[in-house]
Amino acid sequence: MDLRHLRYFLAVADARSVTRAAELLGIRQPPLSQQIQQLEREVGSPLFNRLPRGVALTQAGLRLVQDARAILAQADRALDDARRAARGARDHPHRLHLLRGLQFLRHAHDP
Amino acid sequence: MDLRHLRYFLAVADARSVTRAAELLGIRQPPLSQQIQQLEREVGSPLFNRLPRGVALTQAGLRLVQDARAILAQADRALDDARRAARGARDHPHRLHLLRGLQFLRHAHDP
DNA sequence: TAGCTTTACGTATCTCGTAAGAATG
DNA sequence: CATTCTTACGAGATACGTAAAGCTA
Repeated sequence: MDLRHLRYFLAVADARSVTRAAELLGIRQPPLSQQIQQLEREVGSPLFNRLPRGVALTQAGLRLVQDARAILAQADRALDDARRAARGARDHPHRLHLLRGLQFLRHAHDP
Repeated sequence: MDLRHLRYFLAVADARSVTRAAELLGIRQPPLSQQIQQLEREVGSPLFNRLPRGVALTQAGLRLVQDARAILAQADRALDDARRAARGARDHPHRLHLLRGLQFLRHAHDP
């Protein structure tokens, strides 16, 4: 499982249709269907029930929707946090920013 | 960014060495180094400082370690939760298990 | 020089697109 | 028979392995 599986899964869950989700994602239905099947194999049971018109979440899928949203949100936040930490480290190396004019004390390995 | 990047990143962070991390992961150093560089490009700044003997986390890397562990743990938990939900749904469909003998009321699309 | 990491490039794996098949109302 | 999902298979993208180069004490 990787983040793409979760993104695709949420798209299908939101659209309640592999076809419409594929359009929104900018890919074709068959590859999307395959990715969903891969995820279902990894979970060990279906995430959707296939209906005559679209798909509907199973109990397992319903549960995964919650976690998938949290994971993707956390992944986005992680990147932001890392970027912020990098800016912070540049602006205030080793929290010595309180001692203006002493930046030459920075470790050589921590720019 | 996908989960593999985070797994590789944590391996390097724990080993404080691309070489040792690659051995533990069962891959070679160059591909691992490339994956780390990809992640650093996506973050927009280095996650490690390259030392004569191994690598050391930057502030950005230090921050990402925390989030990466949380994300991977949450991903594992998500799979377990989904599997548990599937078992629960099989054993107790639609929480009607309290009404023994009424399983024929199940929706046709939710086995 | 020794011990790392990085670059360059070929190979294998995986995702995606296209076309045809299957199922349901 | 129309709509949707699935299967089959070839093409393109991506990760990996090997070999050689760079870097720093």
